[in-house]
Amino acid sequence: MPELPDVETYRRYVGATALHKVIRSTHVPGAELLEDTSPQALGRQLDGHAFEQTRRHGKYLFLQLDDGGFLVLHFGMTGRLRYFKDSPHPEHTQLLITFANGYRLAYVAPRKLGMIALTADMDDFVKRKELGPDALQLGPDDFRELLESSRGGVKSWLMNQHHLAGIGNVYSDEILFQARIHPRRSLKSLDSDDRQRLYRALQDVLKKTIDAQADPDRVPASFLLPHRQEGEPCPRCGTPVRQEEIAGRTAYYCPRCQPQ
DNA sequence: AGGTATGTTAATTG
DNA sequence: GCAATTAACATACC
Repeated sequence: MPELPDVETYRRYVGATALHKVIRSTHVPGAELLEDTSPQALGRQLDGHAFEQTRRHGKYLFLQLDDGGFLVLHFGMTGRLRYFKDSPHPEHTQLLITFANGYRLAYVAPRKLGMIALTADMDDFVKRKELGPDALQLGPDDFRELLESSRGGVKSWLMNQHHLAGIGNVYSDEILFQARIHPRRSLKSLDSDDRQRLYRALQDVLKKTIDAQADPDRVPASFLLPHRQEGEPCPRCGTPVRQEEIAGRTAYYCPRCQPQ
């Protein structure tokens, strides 16, 4: 479920496994996912080098090489990473990096909705993609300013990567649940109390789901995440959870805790 | 068999 | 220009 907490979990995973190891070879079965690059260019940029640092902006992961350039990964809806040795590489591997120590890092994406790119400059990449500020880096004043500069529905605003980067369908539901705001509410209907709760919930949900390694089974018991199913009892009040299409996506919310 | 899925983007309409 | 809606992308799963 690659939204910000998932990608942050991948970032930490790479940090704990694949840094400072010389890359022996690069194999690209999923060349369709390459953006403005080629398997040859990827090999030239990676082979013989090592990843030295990991960074993230919204749902994008940046692996910085020892010459300063970045491998950029986006995970679409089903992308993930796996660091392993020996066993055959996972099905649907789109990029396979083999290190000199014999381990491999696979970027796996069953539905090829992700993206693989190279960039010399992370800030420049973020600007080109017109991404808003990373949701976790956002201070309360910036948040208020951002909110005031747009209109429309609160859920689609949260999911719009141009406003703030990192939140998708699942976590927008969780944030709205924790803030006790109905997902159909408009931005302009939010009073200052609502906005403050929204900001707090945003920070709180992201931090806690990162702590849980984005695993629904490890998230606090008060979270909606493991109960995203029509009719499941709300973890706060027991009212059956409602499922509706909102902003083009399947939304889940508690009609009692999140009054319209 | 058909509907659904965590994301992004382009096209269209208001 | 902004916001909302829809389709498209490619594939697995129920």
